[in-house]
Amino acid sequence: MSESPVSHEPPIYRRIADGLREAILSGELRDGDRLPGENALMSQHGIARATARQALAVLINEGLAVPKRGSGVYVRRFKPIRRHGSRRLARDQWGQGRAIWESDTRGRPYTVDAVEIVRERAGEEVARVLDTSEVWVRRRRYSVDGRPVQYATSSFPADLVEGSPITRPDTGPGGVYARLGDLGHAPAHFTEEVRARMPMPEEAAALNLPAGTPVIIVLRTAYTIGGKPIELNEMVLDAASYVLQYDFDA
Amino acid sequence: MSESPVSHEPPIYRRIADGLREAILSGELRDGDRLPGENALMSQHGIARATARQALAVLINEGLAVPKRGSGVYVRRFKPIRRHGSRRLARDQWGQGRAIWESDTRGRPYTVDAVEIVRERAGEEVARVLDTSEVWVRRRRYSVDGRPVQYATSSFPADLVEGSPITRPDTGPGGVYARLGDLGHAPAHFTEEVRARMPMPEEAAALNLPAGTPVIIVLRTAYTIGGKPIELNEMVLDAASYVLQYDFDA
DNA sequence: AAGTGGTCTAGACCACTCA
DNA sequence: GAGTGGTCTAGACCACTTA
Repeated sequence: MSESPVSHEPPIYRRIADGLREAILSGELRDGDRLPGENALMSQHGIARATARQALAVLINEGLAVPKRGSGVYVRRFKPIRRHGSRRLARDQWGQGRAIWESDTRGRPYTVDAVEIVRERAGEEVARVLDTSEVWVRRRRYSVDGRPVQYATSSFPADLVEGSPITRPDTGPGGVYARLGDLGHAPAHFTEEVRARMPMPEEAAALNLPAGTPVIIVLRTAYTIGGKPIELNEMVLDAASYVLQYDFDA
Repeated sequence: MSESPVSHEPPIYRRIADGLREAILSGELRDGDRLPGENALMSQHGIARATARQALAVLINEGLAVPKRGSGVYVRRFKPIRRHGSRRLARDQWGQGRAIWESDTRGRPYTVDAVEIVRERAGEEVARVLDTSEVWVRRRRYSVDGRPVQYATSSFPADLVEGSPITRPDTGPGGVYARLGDLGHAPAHFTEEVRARMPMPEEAAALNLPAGTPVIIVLRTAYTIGGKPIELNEMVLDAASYVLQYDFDA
């Protein structure tokens, strides 16, 4: 008697992955707990090594689990930082609103890791948006508790900021936006474009991302009151470390 | 003579994946082009099947390639929809700003796929935010050109909207926000919380997502002028189909 | 030293696509 | 019908972690 071929049962590795995911989402396995390893899955289910690996790979690529060399596969945690886009609108008037996701980083400050400030030829997109061919570029990486969570690249029209503190590591009180103000080009308006995708290998390396972790790309453009774009800031965020918040009125 | 063991060369599958990625990013392989298949990689590099598969899996999990059963592995494309968070601030005064990412969906309208409107007990988070235990829930899925790109779940305090058109499929002109206004609870303020992660299997199925595609989760809360939360809308977006745009003033 | 995940080989059968 | 990707077995050696 052969099995009914009618209903397409999912493959073994899927069923195993589904079971483990269930255990994680139900809380039966909790943050940091160890999942059954390759050897355990092999003997429990009578499957080959590659099949057990495939099951674990599903959870790893979903970002639910993290493999640790020579040790095991563990349940991953989500404790995001809250990043406020347009904060001022929110706080005073709408302070009673309750956030959906807990955030973990109150008080714990950013550390700026690596700073590079150079004058460069603008890339194609940067040149188009800032309407210039030469830019000053400020690159830096941010960490929280020693773990890198974001890196950012700001570009400024070179002729506009030449000789100003913006071309030097220490920009003084108020940062680059205050200095742009000194130069008569105070930012008055911002737009942020947000997307998400899987990281390129260099991004994964720079942010120490395990598999199954997307990056959020935020492209922020600053405009003067006259509508002139004066800064383009590309931020690459570890998606597992961030919740972005935007507030606005109807 | 054994090889120098000093520098950790990346494994074979990584080197192959790196080569293919390079070809994709450089434009040598373009949108929709076919990548060398498993058999081609095996013979070209003298490797086993599993190793060739592993190389292709890297690109697939990075969202750069999509496998097609019985056909091949193809370069993937990125043609996002632009979703405006706080549009009104932007258009009139800052219309001259140029967007970074092209968007593809001008004019092509959303299709609403599946609609479900039910009264339910509120989940834990929803109950906390809306401060109620019973809610009316509106679920729907949006498609563009027949491809699903988003689904959304809106919750309203049940006692507040009971008997109104919000509990029925056709909400009339202006939609649910206009009806909330009729009820004396016009939304005056919004906050959106944005995060990204890999999809759960049901999400991947509902949005028809290939591997390597994150979802963007947008949690939008609407408040009355009095600061009372009156709607909680959870949107799940195909990250490969969207760019979110937010505008705000300094 | 024992156990873990990371890489790799050499096979096999299947369902699917495409000409 | 030939070729493709999807699943699976049964081995192997390695680097790494943990005790």
